[in-house]
Amino acid sequence: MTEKPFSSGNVRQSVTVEAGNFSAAATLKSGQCFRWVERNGKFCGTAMGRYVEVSQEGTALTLDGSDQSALDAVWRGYFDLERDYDSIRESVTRLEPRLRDAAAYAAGIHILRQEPWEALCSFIISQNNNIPRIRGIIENLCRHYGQPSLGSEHLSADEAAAARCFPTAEELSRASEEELRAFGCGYRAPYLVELSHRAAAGEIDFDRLQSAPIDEARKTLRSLRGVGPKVAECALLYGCGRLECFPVDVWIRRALESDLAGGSALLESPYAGVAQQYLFEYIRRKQTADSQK
DNA sequence: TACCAGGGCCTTT
DNA sequence: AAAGGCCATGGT
Repeated sequence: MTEKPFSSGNVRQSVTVEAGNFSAAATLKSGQCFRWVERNGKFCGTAMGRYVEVSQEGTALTLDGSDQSALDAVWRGYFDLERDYDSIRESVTRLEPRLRDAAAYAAGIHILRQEPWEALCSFIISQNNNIPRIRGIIENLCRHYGQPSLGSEHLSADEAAAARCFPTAEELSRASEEELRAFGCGYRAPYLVELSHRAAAGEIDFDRLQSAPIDEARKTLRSLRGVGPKVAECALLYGCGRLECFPVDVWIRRALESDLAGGSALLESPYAGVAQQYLFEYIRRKQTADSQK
């Protein structure tokens, strides 16, 4: 019943959940994901094979296109709704009091639990790249190689195409380097070709990335062409639930060299990745504020 | 060691 | 309107 396509005459299912401190907007705009677009106050996107529209009023989070069972089975995990971020914030702030403002500012941000394969590909594409372009490339790949997403049946043809699933390794492995270049991947195209072939052949154990000792997981990812330290940390943090991982880009590096977080013990925290997210939002917000002066 | 590849967004001029 | 910075990795 619940998984039937929504034909035009049907009322789509909807479910509302108390989401506490979680901010859908802050989380989905934070740069950790690339497939959510804001349309008249709702965040629309495809993840975990499903299309859903997310809206929030206060602490009430509403998912149009989901029922209770999908919420419990999929979305609570994806949005990381069960985790106690208040405790994490306290822990992080205790370790590094200078982060108090940053943590308070970005309090509603959760680390999404994205699918490992999609996260790995997404962050390979993200390297040396900007967010609008990353989003466009990923959408191209979904349009051309992905399956239709569950719950997107009521959309216009073009919207449904844009909302297709991220291609599986097998689906992506059918793309040639030239095609991937044409879709905007640039010099990252051969990385994705090689990666998708290896993944399709079962050479990469994504379950193990989530459970292995962290340095083993890092080593596994770093052994893949196109995966350096930044991409590996992003894939682990956003795709494998490894909250201790700490992606360092120029913004974070500057913060670590500045009075804001210099000499910090943050990197040793089991929640270093959450702290990184707080720091990142805070810096970017300050940057934006400064540039508007 | 230093530099470049692929490309487009963003800020500054 | 034009110019220059930015971005992460691998290869030379």
